[in-house]
Amino acid sequence: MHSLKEWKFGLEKAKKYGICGLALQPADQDSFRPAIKLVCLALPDKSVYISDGREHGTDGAGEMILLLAALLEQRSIRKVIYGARPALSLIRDSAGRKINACNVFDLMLASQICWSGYYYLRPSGSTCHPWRRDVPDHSLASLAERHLGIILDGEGGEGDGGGDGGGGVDSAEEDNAEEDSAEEGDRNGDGLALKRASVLLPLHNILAELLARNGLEKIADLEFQVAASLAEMQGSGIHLECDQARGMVCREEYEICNLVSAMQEEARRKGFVTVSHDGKRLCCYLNPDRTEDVMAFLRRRGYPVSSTKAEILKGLAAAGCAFAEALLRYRRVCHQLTFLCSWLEKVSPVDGRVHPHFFQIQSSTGRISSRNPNAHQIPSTGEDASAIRRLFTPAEGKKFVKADFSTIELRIMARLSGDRVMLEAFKNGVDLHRLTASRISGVPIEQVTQAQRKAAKTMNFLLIYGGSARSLQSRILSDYGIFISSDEAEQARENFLSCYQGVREWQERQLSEMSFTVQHYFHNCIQGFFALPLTATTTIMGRRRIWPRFGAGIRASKFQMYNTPCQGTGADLIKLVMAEVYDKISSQEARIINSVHDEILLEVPEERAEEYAVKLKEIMERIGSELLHPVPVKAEVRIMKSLAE
DNA sequence: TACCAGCGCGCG
DNA sequence: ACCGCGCGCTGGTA
Repeated sequence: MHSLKEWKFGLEKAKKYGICGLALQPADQDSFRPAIKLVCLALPDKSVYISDGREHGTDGAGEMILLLAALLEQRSIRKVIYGARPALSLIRDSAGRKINACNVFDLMLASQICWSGYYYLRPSGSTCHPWRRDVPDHSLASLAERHLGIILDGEGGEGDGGGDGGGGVDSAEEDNAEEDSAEEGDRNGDGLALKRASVLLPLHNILAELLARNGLEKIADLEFQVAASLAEMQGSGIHLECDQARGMVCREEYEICNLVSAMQEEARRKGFVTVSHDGKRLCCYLNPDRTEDVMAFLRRRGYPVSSTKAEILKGLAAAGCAFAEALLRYRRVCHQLTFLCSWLEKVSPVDGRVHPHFFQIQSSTGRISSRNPNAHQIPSTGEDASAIRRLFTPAEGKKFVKADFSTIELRIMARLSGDRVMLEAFKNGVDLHRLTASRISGVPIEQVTQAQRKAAKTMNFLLIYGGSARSLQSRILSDYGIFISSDEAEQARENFLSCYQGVREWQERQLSEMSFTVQHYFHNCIQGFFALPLTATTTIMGRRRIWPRFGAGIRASKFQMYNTPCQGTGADLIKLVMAEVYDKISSQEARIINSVHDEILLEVPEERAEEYAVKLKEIMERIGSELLHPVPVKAEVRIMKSLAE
């Protein structure tokens, strides 16, 4: 353990070198106030300074925190961290102010970027699916072992609390999960912390080189910046009207009971009995959650169904089947109930808000994902969606500012393919759904009906996924209840592609990319740097998704080749916006609350909502139009009193 | 008991 | 032969 004075000396050296490794260990979570138990500073001369994060200087409280905050904000020193997001949250919470971190290099993110989309196939016992997918592990222990040949934890010490501790649960993205272990002997804990800190800089050299060789530096810099806004989102949380939510839960439980007994009563009346697959166990109730039961009952009623999807049940309900209707209602209400419960049980006792976890590059395309609860699936299109959205409200004296990109994936497609028709349309501000409808049906653009526009919208999105005529048909049926014949669907698809020739050609190019390989660099401690030929896709910003090749097999599907650049560029864009928003408009009072792929939600002081709304819109349209130039990008922004507005 | 696959559903 | 994600339920298996 070093004194504050020695630590300051370490900082001086960091300034001289222009780089340092930084590792934090939080104190027990029990205390309401955040605290840093241990802080390690690693330098290129292999020295490591280790100190207590709660260290106070002679002149007052929390001097160590002030030093850390200043270090993060010092542009001339690169901070190498494993897991920047939890570190940033910790320092921000401890310091009680926004941190404008810069020149941070996150080893975890760097590693994920280099391996994005990659997986191994491992044989599994089952005959049905003989291969299991394994994604590479990005824990610090794995990185150290893979690139340096150093075993960080594992056997080392005497058997403590077993596998639960330091070794096992090093799941890369779980906040601080790995830190909770080394409590026991301070001696032991310090030793591990020291070891972890000492691998940071050697790993940095390798991963920085790997990023450079693969042309991923731009993406990496973006991701490093985004970490701060993700920390903010997670720290801010979302406010939920708990009392009202609980009221809804009660009403829904009651309704579910009624629905279930009604369905079971009907099944009983019709003499339905559940039989287990071996024909032995009998049950007198129909379990509506059991696909097998439902299917058997519907078949007995004379409906030869192949599945119990909502799409099919809707058809039956329309034909007068009360059971199908009840089941549909049951499923919707159940879903809402579990949704509400999952949010209610995660209300934080500290601030009464829900803090969903966000995962920065969990998705192989580069999109953010969310869990516990999933902040990306707050109902929006369903019938009772607004009843639920009303429960999400800003804090006292605040307002929501919500902005989303309009038809962003189509604009990205226009930019990627350079399709002349699409480019012209967007430049002239033409509604592309209308245009598609007019081109397909042959009517002038101003005579397109609302129904035609809707169908065209479905078609446009389907195009992004490379969908077939069959999928177009079922999508239009399930979205709008409109039935079109397969001939009509095929015709529409053909018209569509001949209308946007550039897109067709782009898709053909993407298809040929599948068999064309690029050299992608890897690194391990045995072979050093080495390249392998792989199929890959690239976004406009240069984000790369790679597919492994086993023998001559090409694992990517053509749909993935079409979709990944679109979705990935969308991810690039929203991340650029998040970084800019964090930089330019967020503060302790105005915070990013949520981000759903093409949408940003802020919670801001009521009296300044208008001003923030203008700023947010400006940022989104400016950054979007820059990235997709010459395609202009539009954003729609609104100020809301709840998510239902 | 824990994990895993399949289904069905929500979001984009 | 439709992209990407997470979640709850069911039922089979190590």
